[in-house]
Amino acid sequence: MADSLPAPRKRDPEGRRRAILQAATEIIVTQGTAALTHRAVAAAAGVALGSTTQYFASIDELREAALTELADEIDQSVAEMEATLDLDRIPEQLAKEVHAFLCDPRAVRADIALAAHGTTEPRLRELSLKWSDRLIEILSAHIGVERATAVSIFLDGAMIHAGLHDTPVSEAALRDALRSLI
Amino acid sequence: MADSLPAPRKRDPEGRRRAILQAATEIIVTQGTAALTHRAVAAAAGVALGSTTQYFASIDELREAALTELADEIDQSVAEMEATLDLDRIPEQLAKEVHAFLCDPRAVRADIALAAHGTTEPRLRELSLKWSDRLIEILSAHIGVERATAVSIFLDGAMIHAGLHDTPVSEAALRDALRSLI
DNA sequence: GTCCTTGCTGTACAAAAGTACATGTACAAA
DNA sequence: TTTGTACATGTACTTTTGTACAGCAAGGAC
Repeated sequence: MADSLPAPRKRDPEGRRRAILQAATEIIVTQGTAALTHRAVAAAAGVALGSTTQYFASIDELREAALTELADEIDQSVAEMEATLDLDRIPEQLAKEVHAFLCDPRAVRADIALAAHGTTEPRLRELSLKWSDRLIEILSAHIGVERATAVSIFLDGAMIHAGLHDTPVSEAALRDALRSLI
Repeated sequence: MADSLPAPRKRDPEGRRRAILQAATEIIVTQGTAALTHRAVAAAAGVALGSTTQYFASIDELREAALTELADEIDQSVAEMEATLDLDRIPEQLAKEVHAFLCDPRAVRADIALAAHGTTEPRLRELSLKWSDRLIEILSAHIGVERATAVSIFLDGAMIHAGLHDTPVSEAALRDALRSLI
């Protein structure tokens, strides 16, 4: 009768909050937003049910926070790509970076989930547009805004394609298409 | 005390089934699948709650039927496009047809909803791929499978773009991009 | 050590949604 | 007209989910 209640783990508010957020993103990405429930998140994060409501007032808030997190992840990938972008070989470099991105199911599914929510919930549109707007901004200085937009659209399509196929488009095909568009 | 129960309307099983299905597609397209409940469908279709369960054994079955319906609608648009396709002016014609398609929010949102479900539920992938596979099949006879695939990917991207912006890409931009890719 | 604040837990209650079903009605066949 | 079947309706029950909350534990202040 030592433990009437299971011993709570170490205190770590920030880490716990992130664990919950991380679990929520994982559920959204693997099972879709419909499966995002407090209980599912708690189980995935390995925390008590109450903890999920403690850090996020409502399920909508949690969902939005998770989508924001996913958008930030993608945006950061694009930002890192910007740093290493060789302006003399944009199509080749872009093809390489994007292909690597497409091979990451989490990233691809996150992007599609964001698009789906952006269409039905206008308030979340900015999240979905974050990385593509950034990409267009980066590229338009070098290839003009029209071509940059075309590239961005093509890459969005490549996301969809990757999400619906077992293997994404090849890097070579990506390169050819980007060369054509630029 | 004539009507202990409100008079049921005329009998019309097929029409009623279609009304329910139509209401379900409308909800999916405008509010997302999360909002698809028996009660919401019944209200939108103007039928009693019980009717929704009578024609579709479970909510999952209804959801799947609605997604299938949406996929068929899109696929039919592509099929019609095929009939009027002028092989000498593929980019121009395609740009025109696609632009018209992109101006239809229902179609665009349906496509995105299908993609979202296709990524998380493998069983529904074929629905999402229906129209793009058909398009690739049509085009590859004339421009080769690689370019046809590139075009299909670009158009998928144009869907996402349209879903996240108030106005889709211009027909001119569409035409330029398609000319480049073909 | 004692206290005390904050974090963490499980449980309990309320709301929402899925589903079953008894009842009543229209339509057609007899 | 009568009657039987298939259809339509609303209600009731069950399950799932959201949310509130009372109590316990941990780690620092003193």
